[in-house]
This record gives sequence, structure tokens and C-alpha cells, in this order.
Amino acid sequence: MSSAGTDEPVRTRDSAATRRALLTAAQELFAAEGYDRTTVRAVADRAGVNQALLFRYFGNKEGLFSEAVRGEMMELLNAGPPEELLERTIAAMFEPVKSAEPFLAVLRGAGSSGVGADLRAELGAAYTSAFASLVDTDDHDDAVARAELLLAFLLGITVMRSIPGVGTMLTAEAASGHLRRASTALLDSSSGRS
Amino acid sequence: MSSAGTDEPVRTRDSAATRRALLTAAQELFAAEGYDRTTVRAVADRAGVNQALLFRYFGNKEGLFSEAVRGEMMELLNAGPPEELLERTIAAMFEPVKSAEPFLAVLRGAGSSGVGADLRAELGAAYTSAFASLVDTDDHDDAVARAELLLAFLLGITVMRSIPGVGTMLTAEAASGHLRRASTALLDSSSGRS
DNA sequence: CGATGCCGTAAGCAAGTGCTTACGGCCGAA
DNA sequence: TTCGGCCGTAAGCACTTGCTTACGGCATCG
Repeated sequence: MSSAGTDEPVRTRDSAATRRALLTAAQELFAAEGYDRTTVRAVADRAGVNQALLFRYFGNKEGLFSEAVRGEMMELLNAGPPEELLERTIAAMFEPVKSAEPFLAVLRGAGSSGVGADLRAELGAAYTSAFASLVDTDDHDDAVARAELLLAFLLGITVMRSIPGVGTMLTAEAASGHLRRASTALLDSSSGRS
Repeated sequence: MSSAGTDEPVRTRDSAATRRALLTAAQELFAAEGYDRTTVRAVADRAGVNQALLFRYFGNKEGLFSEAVRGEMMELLNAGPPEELLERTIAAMFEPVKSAEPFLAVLRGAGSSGVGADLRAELGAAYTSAFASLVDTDDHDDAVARAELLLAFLLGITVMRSIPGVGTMLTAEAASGHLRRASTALLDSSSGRS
């Protein structure tokens, strides 16, 4: 945990590189430790940068969080057509360490209220509408309910996998089959119309 | 936020009552705010008690957390036979405010590691084994995988419902039908054996 | 009554937090 | 070369955190 993982030792006088180093360090730490437990000193250290620069470039800790996580999430959201978002998300979730992180960062952004509330609402709406568009029904509310359940499912799996000692069987091989089956069942409007 | 909700003004010199007041205040705040954002001062204030007593009775903040949340969870786990745990949990989740709280407290107990790790692992194992026993199959790993997916589903719904502005359709009426259908699909061993 | 043992209180400490400020030095422009 | 504007740094401030300690008071028991 002490040695950095993805940081180039930016010793040059390049503000853009410094910003980038801070953002990647922030993404890693926010995802791994959550917002509260991540200190600005830790982010700056991981980026190999003085902490004062963090405030110069991002204003405050919340500004850094917002920019770091929003960028990471938008990358995944816009990586392809909405019809493939579910597949992309599932695939990302089971990658060794990689792309499940922004989800955790968002969820751990704040306990209940406060930090990143707008961001959470915005991302939730984006995912929900994308999933809801996959439901072939006229009942809008029902489509949204199914989409939100599906998103909750994905979030729950990500959360459980992040808890040490729990979710040992939630591997790609063991779980993704059941996951895809349950997902299509949730999205299939021919079953259990309300 | 400032005025307490469920606290009797314990002015008497009754250590048991003081302990209870601290525990209920802790349950409410840990569930609402998470472990990090909940301060011992806030718990003591909500309980109408001096904060020094908190340390006298529970040793430290983590001891208070452990005792408060463990008791609340064990209550739900042992409220009936394991076969009905799923139904009990779903019912508790959609109660106005009540029993979804301990789940949130456990999840928000710590970002990744540290506080309440043993508790999370213990509760996860209890739920997983209870759900796995409902799967009618000889393939133990498959049963565990299905149980963990189901638990993840429930956790995800609870988490989403706790985020303001997201999960607006995750009400009992709109969602529980789909939820029960997806749950039985996950537990039905006749579909999608690995 | 006097004494002993809890219960409750006030005050504060050491450490860590986000954030600010004043300063030194490298760079390109004039 | 000189100068002005960024980039990077060290130091510290105001505040909150979990936790401790020394003390005052009610109550029970002899």
C-alpha cells in the first residue's frame, strides 16, 4: 500500500502532468479507501507532488474528487453505444482490479449526503436511463424500476467483491452466468409485468 | 438533524439505561452517516450523555460500533427460521426507515479495510450460508455463488435506496415483484447450472 | 453518620485534518 | 541580460478527531 502503483515521478515543471498525476492518484485512493479516509496528503504523496498544488489546481478536496471520478465514469459511459453498456459494465466489474474502482469511489464518496451528491445522482440517472431503454415496454415506470434494480444488482456485486472475506464465489466464471441470466430476466418485459 | 429522534432524556444515574441510550444513538448515526462521519461527540450528544461515558462502557469507538451493529443484525438473523430469512430481509428492507439501517451501518463501517472487518465477514457468512441452504443442489460452490449473488442484490438495493435522488422507483410496490422473481430465479437450481 | 464505590462532568491533550501563505527558483519574453 | 509569471516547496494555522484524566456528587452499606 505504501509504494505507488501507477505514478510517474513527475519532477518536471509541467502543470498538465502534475494535474494528471494528481487525478490518477486520487482515482486510485478514493476507490480503495473512500472519500473520508483518503487524505489530501496521501494523494499528493502518491502523485509525488506537494499538496499545495492540489488546492491550486482543484480548489479543494471535493473539487479533486469530483473531477477525478466524473472523468473516469464518463469514460466508461461513453466508451460505446448504450445498448452495450450493460455488457461493458459487467466486463469491467470482473476485470482484475481495473474498472470497478470508479463505482466504489462514487459509492464511498459520501455516507449519505454531502460530497458528490450531484455526481451520484447524475451517474445514477445516466445508467438508469440507459438500462431502461433496453426494456421493451410502454410502461415507463416499470422500465425504470427494472433498470434501477439491475443497477442495484451491479452495485451490490461490486460492493460485496470489495469486502475482504465475503463474496469469495463472485468470480467471473462462477457468477457471470447467473448474473447475465438474472439481468435478462429483469429486462425481459414479457415476464412479470406489474 | 440537530434534534434527536429516539432518545429518552436519561438524566437518571442508571448505567444500563445510559448504555442503551448510547447504543441506540450509535445505531441511528452509524446507519445514517457511516462510521467515519459519525463522531463520538455526536453519539454522546444524541444520547444526552457525556462522551467520556462512551469510552468507559465500550472502550473505544470501534467497540461501540461492533456492539451496536452486531446486536442489531443478530436480532434480524435470529428472528425466525433460516428458510424465512430472505422474506424477512426483503420485508425489512422496504419498511419505512427501520431495519435497512444495520445493513448500511455494516457496509459503511469501513471503506475497505479496518473497522468491523470481522463483523462484515461474519454477517456475510451467516447470510450466505442461510441463502445457500435454500438452493436445492449438490454443487456446493454453485449454491454459494447463487447465495452470494442474492445477498449482493439485496445489498445493492439497500445501498441505492440510501442515495438521495437515485432509486426513486425502488419502492415496495414497484420493485418487490421483480425482486422476488429474480431471487427465486437465482435460487432455482433447475436453471443455468454451471 | 461516615465511608466506599459507581455515575456523571469538565477540561484538555496529542494527533491528524483541510487549507493557506509566503517564499525560492526555473522558464520564456523583451 | 533583465524581468515577470508560473511552478514547486516549506511551514504553519485553525479546527476536529478519538481518547484521557482528574474531579464532584449521589447512593448504598456498615
